[in-house]
Amino acid sequence: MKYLSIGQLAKQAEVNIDTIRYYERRGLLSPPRRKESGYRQYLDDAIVRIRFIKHAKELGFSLDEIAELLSLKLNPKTKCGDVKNRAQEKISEIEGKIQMLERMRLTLVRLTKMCEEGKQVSECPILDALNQNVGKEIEMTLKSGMITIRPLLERSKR
Amino acid sequence: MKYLSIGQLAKQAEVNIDTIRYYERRGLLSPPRRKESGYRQYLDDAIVRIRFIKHAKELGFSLDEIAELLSLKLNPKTKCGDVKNRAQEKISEIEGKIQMLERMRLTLVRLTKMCEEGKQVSECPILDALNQNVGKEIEMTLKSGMITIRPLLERSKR
DNA sequence: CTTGACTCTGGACTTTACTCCAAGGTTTAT
DNA sequence: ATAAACCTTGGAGTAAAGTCCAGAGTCAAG
Repeated sequence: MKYLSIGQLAKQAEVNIDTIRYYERRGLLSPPRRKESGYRQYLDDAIVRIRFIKHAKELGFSLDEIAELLSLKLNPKTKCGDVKNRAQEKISEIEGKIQMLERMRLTLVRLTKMCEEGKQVSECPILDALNQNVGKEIEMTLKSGMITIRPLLERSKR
Repeated sequence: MKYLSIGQLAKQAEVNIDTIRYYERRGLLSPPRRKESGYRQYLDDAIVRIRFIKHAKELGFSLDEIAELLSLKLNPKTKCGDVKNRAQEKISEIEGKIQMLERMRLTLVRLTKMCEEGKQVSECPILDALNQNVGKEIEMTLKSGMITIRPLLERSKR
């Protein structure tokens, strides 16, 4: 069977069926073709798209921001310079997030280290982690060799 | 002047004044001392704490998760092993987020490269960025050296 | 000592992102 | 061929995270 019903898509993408219709209304998913009966028929690239949305949300992007991300594609109709600028902006934003997460990670690693050494610290060390004024003038130079340790991603429950 | 009023704190931490009271109710900020009149008096470490909350939210953590992060501190009352385990969990979660962001970054960088080379691609390249199958139909759990494969639970529990 | 800015509380309202429901039509398995 | 399990729409309801408001008290400048 070539097409997915909305229920099958929901199951495969691990979202509620209503979420799919909601994303369609919000413009995050383009309206799929329909059978004569009105039933939606999806190609399986819709799975990829919905998963992308899910993950981007876990990374702190709003649905509007995700729509912007999804609109970043090159095609004969879009002007390249425009796309490039918007992509550049997103890249900076993402790099900012990576930096903050790296700081959090580092402080937590230090925390566990101190734990092992039997030290007792009464303040909360993670507090210093994110306390640079982001959105400031400092341009971030990322170090090469970023750490990729975990093969499995964790599902964060809400 | 040694203490900050709630208004001054709100200004310095760049949040709405009501947000501060809301965080206090939610337990993310401890109730500050008060003047005889009832006015809140903050020390300036509250600025740091509120900024941390703000940034953690931008990284996709819920207020409950942020409360957990803030509770990760060593002090004479907490058991070290417990703290360490919770910290380890958070570290994994953070590393997962970093990985996803790195993928997004990479695809966007590739996009701008293609742009520069004058190539035109009609699909949306960012879609592939986050499409590793995180816990699809089968979730693999590595537990104490043993690999367990079990089907995920049905979601439609109307 | 008055005036305007600030703060207090409790509760109501808003926004975002779903999630559920009703009432009906369609598909599919037995 | 009939029931179970789908799907349709529009609209209502929910949870999280604020944000606003009213009515009253407090503070600080002139």
